[in-house]
Amino acid sequence: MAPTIKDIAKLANVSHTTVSRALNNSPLIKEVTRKKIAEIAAQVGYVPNYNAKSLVMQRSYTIGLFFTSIANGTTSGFFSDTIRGVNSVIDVEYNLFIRGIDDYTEYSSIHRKRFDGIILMSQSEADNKFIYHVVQQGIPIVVLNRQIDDRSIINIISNDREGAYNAGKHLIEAGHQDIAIIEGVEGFKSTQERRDGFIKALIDHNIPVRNDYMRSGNYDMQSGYEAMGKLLDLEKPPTAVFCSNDDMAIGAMKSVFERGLQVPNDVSIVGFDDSGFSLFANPSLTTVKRPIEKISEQGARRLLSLIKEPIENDVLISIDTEFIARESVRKLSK
Amino acid sequence: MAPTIKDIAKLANVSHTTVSRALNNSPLIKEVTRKKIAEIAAQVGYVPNYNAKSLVMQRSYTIGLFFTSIANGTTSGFFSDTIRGVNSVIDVEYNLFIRGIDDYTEYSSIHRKRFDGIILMSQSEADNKFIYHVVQQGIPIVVLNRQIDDRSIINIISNDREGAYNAGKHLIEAGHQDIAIIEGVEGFKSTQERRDGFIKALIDHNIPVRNDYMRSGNYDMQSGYEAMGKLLDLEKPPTAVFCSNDDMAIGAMKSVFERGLQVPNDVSIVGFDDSGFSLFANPSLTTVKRPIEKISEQGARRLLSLIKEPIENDVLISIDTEFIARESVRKLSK
DNA sequence: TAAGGATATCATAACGATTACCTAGTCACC
DNA sequence: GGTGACTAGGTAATCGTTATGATATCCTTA
Repeated sequence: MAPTIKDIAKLANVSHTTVSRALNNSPLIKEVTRKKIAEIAAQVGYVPNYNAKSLVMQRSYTIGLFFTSIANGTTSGFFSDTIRGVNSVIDVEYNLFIRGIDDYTEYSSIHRKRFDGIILMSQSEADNKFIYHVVQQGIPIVVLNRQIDDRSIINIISNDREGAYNAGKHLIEAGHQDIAIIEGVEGFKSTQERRDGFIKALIDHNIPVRNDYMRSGNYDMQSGYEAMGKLLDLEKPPTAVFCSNDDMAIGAMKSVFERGLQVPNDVSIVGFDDSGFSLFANPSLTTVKRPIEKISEQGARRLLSLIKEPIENDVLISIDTEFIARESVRKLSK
Repeated sequence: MAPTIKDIAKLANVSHTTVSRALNNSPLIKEVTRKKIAEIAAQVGYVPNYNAKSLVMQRSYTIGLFFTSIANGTTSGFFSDTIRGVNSVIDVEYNLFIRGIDDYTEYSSIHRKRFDGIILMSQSEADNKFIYHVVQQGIPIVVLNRQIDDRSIINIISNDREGAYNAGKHLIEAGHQDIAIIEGVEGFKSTQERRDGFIKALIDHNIPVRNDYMRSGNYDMQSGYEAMGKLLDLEKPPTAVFCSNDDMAIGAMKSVFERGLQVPNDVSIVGFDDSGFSLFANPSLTTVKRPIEKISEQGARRLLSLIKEPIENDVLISIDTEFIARESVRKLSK
């Protein structure tokens, strides 16, 4: 069986209390005995039993990383970038627990004893119920990706509205007037932010907002494909389309090509996210880069320090997006 | 504070032992008391403390999902499909712990007390050291994606060799003679399997294997792009290229387009994986579908039953790949 | 009716750590 | 040389469960 502190105590001829203290670098222990104990521990390959530790310390050594949903509306790139970001910060002494909120019908298993802290990559306002529960349980939480009103919660977001605004502006400045938007999952905050930014760009440049140029999608390629199909069926199809994420943009392109049309010659397309393949699409996709991995890293870091010392200091960090011009937009020479 | 079985015991006027038994549906408890206790538990919102439970049960309620690496050579789609697959099987009472093997310099923190079982999505032979450690610790393990020799370990793989063979065969039957391959990360078993299958197809059809038609890559788009560049620089470029995964195929296409050439008119391309965007690429990518999500689901299910009753019954499950013909291959009429 | 056997429950000891509180030794100082 | 302070370490309680061996009650049955 795996050695415990008692085994070490016997070998070192001290009490297990001393061993515990020595291993935790308590000042109550003489340097020489501390060293001896550390040596023995290493020799027998001692590893602390985290369950016992957790039980008495009332800590779990577990960080929960939650998504609104793992199965729906979460693209692979988004998902894995998030995990990569968090993973790179959290060290191996922590368990990283990953789940979708929609895996739960009720939240009773989410409580303080089980999670030292929670990172929520939030996409929907429906998550508020979850957030409320977590806060009520007194679990430190950091909410990423979606702005929430409660200013006592650490909140890290990307400035999607501005990003979408820039995308719209870019199209307008390229001479486009008939610009459509393909939107994301209904109910997702990001969907709304991007729509708002886009529309503001239109309004600021005195371009009428046409209802039939606003198409709903759900962030996956197929939905982009279908939405673009409908746009192209219009009597007067748009000359440019802003897609609320890259996946839908890829789907939209597909639809354009299938009708024998060209991107950007016949239709210009802008995406959002700068996911891995946007550079390698043909033509490469003009898009808005959203720093998911950065946001996740930041979030994890903040959470860790929040766990260490629970100071509430009203944090809302907004990380700017970056417009990336590539080949999918045509400049209209009017 | 959260209620414990002792609190419930007081309320129910029984000993905490009885409560524990009642909650675990022990036959030693009368139905009527069991019901009463269950009611009270529900009323006070009792949730078991898993740390205490784990401590005495010597179980962790944690499943480890390990990758060869999370940062390198693991594409987003692969990564997230795996997690999705596992996630859909493992229920919420378990913790799902996700890490890359290369996050560890030594494995002492990986032991029985911490993991009830481990799922390894293995890509490299270098993982054997890890597997050995896990086995030695007596932790139930299921290895996915890469065949291992030790037949006492449950092993679920996709038949990559055959898949690659079919890809090669398809190209040959379409009339191609000058066929190149862009390979995956060196040292990954999948790289080798796909190469072997591909080469076998060539040999079986009496097509000479040319050294300069074998290019190394590392499974990412950029490497596919670069490798294709080199192929096109050859005096006699290939008319078809088999890319060891879809990401590289996308990169390769990009390279073709940049030179003003067309896929499939000038160069035919086949990928591997059937990742999300292969259908939406332009042209859509002919590829070999590898059922990652199925493999992961299967793996998780097997692990769960292995944990329940540790019977070693020599399991090697090979899930077939599926060839998917789309638009990126041209039929040569010779 | 007393012994024997179920049946239902209880008291207590684990599990492996941390920690509040105590104790033995040493030294300094009056 | 006795008192107090300090040092280094030990004793025992504790965290919330489950497991083990009593124990009390009731029902059979000879």
